[in-house]
Amino acid sequence: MYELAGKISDSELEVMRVMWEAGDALPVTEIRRRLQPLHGWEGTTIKTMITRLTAKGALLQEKRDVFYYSAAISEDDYNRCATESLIRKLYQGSAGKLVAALVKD
Amino acid sequence: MYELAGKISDSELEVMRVMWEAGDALPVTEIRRRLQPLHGWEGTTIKTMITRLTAKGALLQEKRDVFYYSAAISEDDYNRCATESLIRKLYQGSAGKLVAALVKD
DNA sequence: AAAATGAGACTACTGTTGTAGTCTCTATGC
DNA sequence: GCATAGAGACTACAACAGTAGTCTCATTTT
Repeated sequence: MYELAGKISDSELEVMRVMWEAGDALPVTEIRRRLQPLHGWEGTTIKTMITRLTAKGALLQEKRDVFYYSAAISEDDYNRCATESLIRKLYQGSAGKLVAALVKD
Repeated sequence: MYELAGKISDSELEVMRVMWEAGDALPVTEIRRRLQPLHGWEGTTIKTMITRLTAKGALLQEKRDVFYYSAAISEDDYNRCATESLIRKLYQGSAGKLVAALVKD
């Protein structure tokens, strides 16, 4: 399991998505380059989210020539936790109920 | 489907839960009575959440002797939407992937 | 009728999220 | 060596969320 200081917000999740796809540590410049076409965010906005994610323990910062960042939690772990949290909140903790609700489509 | 102005927050959801359980219009007093043992919130806090939920269109206000409130959206609809939103965000919109992830437990 | 109680409207304040600007320092092109 | 650009830190600010207090009016109780 993972332990985060606070939740990952929707926009922050977009950053995580890039990191997970990369699978590897990236410098801010590279994160920007990958994220900007997708959302049109300013570089500083992206930097803010990186900083917040690092503070929350979702990204690891590593000093090389410049700072490199990498995901501190795996996509699967994150998805698992988020899904369990939804199941707890909406389906009384029963995955079966979730599936039953899905089937009713 | 339902159309809300903004999302229902976690605490607001607790109020909705009470409303769904009631299945019926309730006055603020009664909502308080049912909610306070569960969370220890002040009456004014609960009133604030009722006001916000009404503003968002999640509750309907109805003037009788005092105001009565009832859920404007059904629990099932809400759950469906929240679940779909999670599937979109985490599983590329594929319910199958969600189920696959659940099975891996 | 005066006092207390409860409903409802407003107001308040802190933290988080979304979004982005500025300042500073260092490396780099000429 | 000086100008410029990019990296990183710090700052900003509105909207929303979490939590709750005050003020006012009507009703109930004695």
